[in-house]
Amino acid sequence: MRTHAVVEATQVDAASLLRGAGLRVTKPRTAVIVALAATPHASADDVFQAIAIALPGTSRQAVYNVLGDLADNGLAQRIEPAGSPARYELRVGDNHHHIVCTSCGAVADVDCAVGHAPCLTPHHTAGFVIDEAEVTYWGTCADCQQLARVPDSSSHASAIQGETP
Amino acid sequence: MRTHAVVEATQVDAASLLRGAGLRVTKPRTAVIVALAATPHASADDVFQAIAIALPGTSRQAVYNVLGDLADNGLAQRIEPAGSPARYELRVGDNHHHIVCTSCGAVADVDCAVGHAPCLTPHHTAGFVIDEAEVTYWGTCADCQQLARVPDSSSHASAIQGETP
DNA sequence: CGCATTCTTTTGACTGAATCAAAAGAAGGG
DNA sequence: CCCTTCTTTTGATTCAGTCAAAAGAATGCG
Repeated sequence: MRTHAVVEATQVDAASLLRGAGLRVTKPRTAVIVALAATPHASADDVFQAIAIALPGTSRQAVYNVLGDLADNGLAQRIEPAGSPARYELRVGDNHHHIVCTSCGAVADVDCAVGHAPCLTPHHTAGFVIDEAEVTYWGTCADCQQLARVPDSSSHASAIQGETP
Repeated sequence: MRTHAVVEATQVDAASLLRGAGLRVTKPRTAVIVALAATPHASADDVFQAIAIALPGTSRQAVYNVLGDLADNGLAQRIEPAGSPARYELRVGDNHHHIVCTSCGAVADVDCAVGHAPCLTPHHTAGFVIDEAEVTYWGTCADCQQLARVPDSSSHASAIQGETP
């Protein structure tokens, strides 16, 4: 579903992304970035699985470290939908939100429909100073709608990336 | 900050709330409802602590069971801000959202500023059917703003309920 | 190019939050 | 008042993630 070229390009700029953030370029970091580019909204475990192929022997802890470093340095964004382990994506710095499937947990991006929308600036804030508004939509993904219509088609695994248009 | 009468009243309707939902009226359930009425946005552990006083000997598991039952039957709402254990509130059925303090984790309610706002209906939904939009605001609560100005005032414990106006 | 310093990774123990399951105990209908 | 069914207790177990020490790599510098 994704051209070969895109994946290779990602491989190349992993290094410059890391250098740009003042982080050392290491194999686990490069591999994590490549994995996230190929599979947006992957969990730490998804990344670990993906990397086990490209870079066998990488520890689970390294994956947690790398994902944490990427998030801390603005190279990745962490999202934590209720009931799901944390997920990560390289798309950062733009104002976008997420739809989560309540039945399989699949996540897709949604561009903010109305920019800096009025409803995202609440009226009385109980004394809080607001930094950002996070919107999570809950619904049913295309695959699960399908399954609901035609029950009993068996399990429906890795629904993590498919949803991204 | 809350009148005695309110707490007693809550005690009374715990039973009818439960019966209305077809649930048996038990001491742990009543106690959990009373605790949630007194402390909105409490975590399971907060509730457990609170109940340890009113109803010693109640198990932690019972608290999880009750909170789960309340949520499943629409008597309570579960919210799960990133980085925090699940929190529960009795305020259900209205369209309101939450502000979470990024430094102490305090949670406060926010009424949806624009009702069923336009920005809560995204344009292209990647094939999802949307059920609901959940908005979480992130910011700094009044207490933590204070602490930031006057550093070194020591720790700042139970900030769970204080924020509710 | 090679070395020293500093940052990363590995390994393995450990925590917090929550769930599962079996047995004992209480609520409510008759 | 008893019986059935639902709840609670107890204790083990899982999942996701963190902590810490020791071993190993990446960069800067000579």
